[in-house]
Amino acid sequence: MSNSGKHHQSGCPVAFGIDTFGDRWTLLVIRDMLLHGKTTYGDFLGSDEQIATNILADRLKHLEAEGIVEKDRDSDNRRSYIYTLTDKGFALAPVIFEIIRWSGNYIPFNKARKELLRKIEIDPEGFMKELKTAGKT
Amino acid sequence: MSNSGKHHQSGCPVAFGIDTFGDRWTLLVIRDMLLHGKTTYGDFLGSDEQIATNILADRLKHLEAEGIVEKDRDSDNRRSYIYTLTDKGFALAPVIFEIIRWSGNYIPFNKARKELLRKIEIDPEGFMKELKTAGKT
DNA sequence: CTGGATCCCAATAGATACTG
DNA sequence: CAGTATCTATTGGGATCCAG
Repeated sequence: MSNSGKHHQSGCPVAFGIDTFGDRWTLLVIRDMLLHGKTTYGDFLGSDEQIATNILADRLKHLEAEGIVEKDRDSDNRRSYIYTLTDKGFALAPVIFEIIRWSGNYIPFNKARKELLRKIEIDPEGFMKELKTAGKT
Repeated sequence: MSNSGKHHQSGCPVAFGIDTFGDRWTLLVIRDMLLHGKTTYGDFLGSDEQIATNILADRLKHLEAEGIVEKDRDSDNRRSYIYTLTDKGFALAPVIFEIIRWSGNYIPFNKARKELLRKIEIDPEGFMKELKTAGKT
C-alpha cells in the first residue's frame, strides 16, 4: 500500500531520495523529530500542518520500514510509543537544513505580517487582547 | 490545476520548500538542468524516469511561475524553447547535493547488480547478446 | 487515554492518446 | 517540438471505529 508504484528505479540518487522521503508529509514528520523534539503519534498529529491520522500512520510505518525511524514502547507510559530517528534518519538533517536555508532566502518575507494584518482587520479587539497576553507564557 | 490545495501555509520553511519543489517530479527536472545540462522539453522527456508530458508541462509552468526557471525562445531554432535555471533555481543545488550525499550512504549498493542478476536469470541469451554489443554505442 | 485501522468520497497526480 | 484532453489511479481529509 501507500507509495508503491511511485519508485523511479532509475538508479539516480536524487530519484532514490525522492522515492524515500519525497512526498508531501514525510519530511515534515522528520522535521518534527529533528527540530521540535516530537516523539509520539499525538505529537505529530498536533503539528501546524494537520496531517490526517491515516497518512501519519502510513508514513511512520514506512519510515520504520526504511530504517529511518525506530519505534519503541515508552518505558514510563507503557501504553505509548516513542518514535526516534535512527542514524540514517538523523543523516537527513543536512537536507532539511539546506531546504531551510533556501527558504530563508526565498520565502515571501511578509507572509507572517500579512497574516497579522488580516487578523487585525477581522478582529481588532481580539488581536489587541492577544497582544497584551503575549509573552506571558 | 496542479498543486493548488497542497500548500501547508504553516509558515515553516521546510513546509514552504516542500510546497515549492516537494513533489515527485520537480526536483528531477531541476536535477536535469543542473547536473545534465538539459534545456528543452524534449530533453526532460527523455530522462530515465519517464515523466508524462502533462506532468512535465505542468511542472515547467509552475517552476516558471515561481521564478525558478526561465523560458526563452531558442535563438537558433526559433520554434524551440530553452529552459534555464534562475539564481533562485540554481540556489537549490545544495539541497540536491545533500540528497545525493545521503543517498550515496544509504542507497542499496547492489541494486544495479540485482537488476543484472534478474536479467540473467530471465533471459540469459538476451543478456549475453546485450553484453557483446555493449560499449559499441 | 494513546495509537492506530477503516471507510467514504473529494481532490490531485499521472498515463496515454491526440493536437496546433 | 511543445504541449492539451481525457480518463484512471492514487492521495488525502475527516469521521468513526477499535484495541491495548
